Amino acid sequence: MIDKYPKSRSEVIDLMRTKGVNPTQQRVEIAQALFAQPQHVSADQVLSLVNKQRNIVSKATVYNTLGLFARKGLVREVIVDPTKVFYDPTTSPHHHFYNVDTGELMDVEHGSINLGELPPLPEGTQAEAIDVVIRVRNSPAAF
Amino acid sequence: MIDKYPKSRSEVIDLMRTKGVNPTQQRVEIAQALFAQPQHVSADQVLSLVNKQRNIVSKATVYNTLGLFARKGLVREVIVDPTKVFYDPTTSPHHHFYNVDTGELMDVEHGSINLGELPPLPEGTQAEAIDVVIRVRNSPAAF
DNA sequence: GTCAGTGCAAACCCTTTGCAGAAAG
DNA sequence: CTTTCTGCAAAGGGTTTGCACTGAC
Repeated sequence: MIDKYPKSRSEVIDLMRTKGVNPTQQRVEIAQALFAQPQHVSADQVLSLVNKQRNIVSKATVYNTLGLFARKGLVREVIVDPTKVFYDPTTSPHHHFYNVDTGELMDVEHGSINLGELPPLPEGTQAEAIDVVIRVRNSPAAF
Repeated sequence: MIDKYPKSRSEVIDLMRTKGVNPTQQRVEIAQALFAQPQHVSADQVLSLVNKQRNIVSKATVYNTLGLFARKGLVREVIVDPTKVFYDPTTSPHHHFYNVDTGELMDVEHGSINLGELPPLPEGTQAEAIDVVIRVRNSPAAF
């Protein structure tokens, strides 16, 4: 585990600057919510998190900002459920368990899956990311 | 490559029976379109494929049928793009390239990725599937 | 006659967009 | 001032649903 959680306000702002994201007030609020702990949250959850106390950020801004963060590499988009996108503040290489019964998403340490070397990529392309998702479901209750 | 393409009408019907899917007229049409070749098609593409000549199946039936096929293990759902689900007639273990520029999805032979042993699953769960997606993008034109 | 399957249209829900107003420097 | 960012509401687009009709046995 390389990344530290939670990150202080100034650490979040530093990180944003590093990634070339202008740290406006709303963006910092959203980033702080994301980097409060390792987690996997949907845009809607981010919206509630940020506006828990009082309305600080609008829905449009949350969506726009999360898209921006993802493009800039500040967070990772995890696509495992066709109905919504998860955002993952941990950007170091790792994989995921996805519980199809509960909708829960969990980290898998990078080292615990051995991916050997990649197969030859299609002509004229370069690898951008490798997503490994282990779909699990709750075992029937034992007895 | 274990699976054979294309599959004849009777092969498709046999396959459906094997998987416990009642082979009605519309379902057979949809299955034949899917099993015509190894491919990755969205629900909307299936709709056009099936109704190419004349309207045979409604949109609702296509969606319902693809969902049924996926639940019964006749096809595999591939979730790589938050805006749509791809359906893959090849159910033997294999992985995917996803070209984020073109939206193109390609098979990767199972053997060309070495997945070693799985990490310990979360308590009370069992593995259902492992999805490996290699996201690629077009290389900048060389010169 | 019964029950599964189908079709149509409307409803849904997450996400994106257009545009006017606000904020930053 | 000029540029960037934000908020609101409406639009968008893939998918699901409700319900009446059809068809197979």
